[in-house]
Amino acid sequence: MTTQTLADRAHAAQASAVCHECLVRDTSLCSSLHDHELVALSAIGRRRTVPAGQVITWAGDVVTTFANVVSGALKVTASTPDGREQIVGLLFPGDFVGQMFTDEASLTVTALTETKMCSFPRAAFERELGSHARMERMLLERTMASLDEARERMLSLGRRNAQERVAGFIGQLAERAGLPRDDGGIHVSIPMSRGEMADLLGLTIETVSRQLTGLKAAGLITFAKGERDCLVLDSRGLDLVANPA
Amino acid sequence: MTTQTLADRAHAAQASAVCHECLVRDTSLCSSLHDHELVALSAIGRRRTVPAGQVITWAGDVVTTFANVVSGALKVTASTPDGREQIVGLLFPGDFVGQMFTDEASLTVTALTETKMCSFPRAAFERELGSHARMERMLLERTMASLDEARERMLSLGRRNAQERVAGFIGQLAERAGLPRDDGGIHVSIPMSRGEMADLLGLTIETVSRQLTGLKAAGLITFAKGERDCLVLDSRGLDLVANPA
DNA sequence: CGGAATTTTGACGATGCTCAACAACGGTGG
DNA sequence: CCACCGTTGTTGAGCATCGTCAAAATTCCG
Repeated sequence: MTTQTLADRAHAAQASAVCHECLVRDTSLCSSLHDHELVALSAIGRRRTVPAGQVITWAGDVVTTFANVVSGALKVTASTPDGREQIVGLLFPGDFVGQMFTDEASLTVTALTETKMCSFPRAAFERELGSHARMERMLLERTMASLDEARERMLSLGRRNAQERVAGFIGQLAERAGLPRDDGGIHVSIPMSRGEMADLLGLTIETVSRQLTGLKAAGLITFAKGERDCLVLDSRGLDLVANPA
Repeated sequence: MTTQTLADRAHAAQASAVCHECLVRDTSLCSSLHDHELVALSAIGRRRTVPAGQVITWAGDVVTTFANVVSGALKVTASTPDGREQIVGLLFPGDFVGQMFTDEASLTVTALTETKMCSFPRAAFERELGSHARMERMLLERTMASLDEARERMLSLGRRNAQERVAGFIGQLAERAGLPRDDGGIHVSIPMSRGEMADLLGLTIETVSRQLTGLKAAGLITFAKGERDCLVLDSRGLDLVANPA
């Protein structure tokens, strides 16, 4: 044991106070730890706020940190040598950020909206993970969930047409958004541009736009004008478009 | 400790003997265990041989077992409600089979070739995993590798054309196959039908066939006639087709 | 209000899918 | 050993979907 300076103690106390009121205390990897275990982890974690559009990690960078998303949303993108881009994952509050067993990142991570995250130096995090089996188990669980999600998306990219992809995407956002409003509509906030939707769905901006107006013409959705958000009028109908029997 | 019957002891001895000469003793999850730790795992594992084409697990089944691939190859497929199919993963010797934190499987696993595997009852395997941190760490590593692989494939499905997908696939197989032969060609065995290649690449049988004959016409590959295998003549050129600058 | 950025809409064309015929292969049985 | 037949793979013609290019419309933001 090394001696702990007053500054260290103060830092730890402050950090664990931050953790205690953290928005993702019960959903991130941290939820696998008891309050008293959290002290060590919080001592190595540092809160960061990143503005929309900013890159967190570039493909090709040496992996030096991992993180948990606290609020906001990130995109994970892969690209071809000649610059075509595909979004291969979205990260929301509670999700883990980083390629753990890779020295050089193969993916780029970018903030879609302003995002708060809790980031950890690589070596220190790996040490903590090694000494908290429940946390490691939870990371395994989350990684397998990401894998299932990636596979579901591979099915869409390989076998669904533009209409099904767009309808399915809006439908997923609607599920995440929760319960219907008074008038039966579900208000869905779309945390990305048309270009990013296109990169996610493996389409072009124009095709996404056309499909959205198609869904609107079919009476399944509308747009709160002047905003990026949309209102799902008929979520059952939307699901039928996304998943034809 | 419960008393161990003679039969139990005999089984364990036999099983660990099987493990000792196992083809994937040094590449599967088992490689994280010392010989003496392997006894408990081998006691719950059972060798199975599955003929080509046979389904291991159906989507919708309750998950009751996991497994390691010992030899052969498996495909993992997802499908739409109306029956379109996409291969979302391939499993080779040493790979782990199963959706660990899911009660009901969302994916179907099928043998591409005759396949030997070592399968474990769910509960028993989870118990063993929990008591061997190195094995759990290794499973995490493999799962993250699968995730990276899935993401690479999402890039192809979303953003690469038919020619690039087929050339890339043959190129990958060639890498896996190893070093060039005397005449400079690399003999590549393709462990699947055209239909399965199509399901993997998100194309149709006809498009795959056309692209292959295109690569042959370009002098990049040839076919040992009467066989499914192919000979890569110009792996550099193949890579150039798959990854245009 | 004005200019840049984003989104929508339109016209056109290319890529890859559908449908169909044909060829090659493999196993079976005479 | 070869004829037969089912399966798998190849090739061709036509077409639908989605991408490309271009312009108009809308939104954003100073």
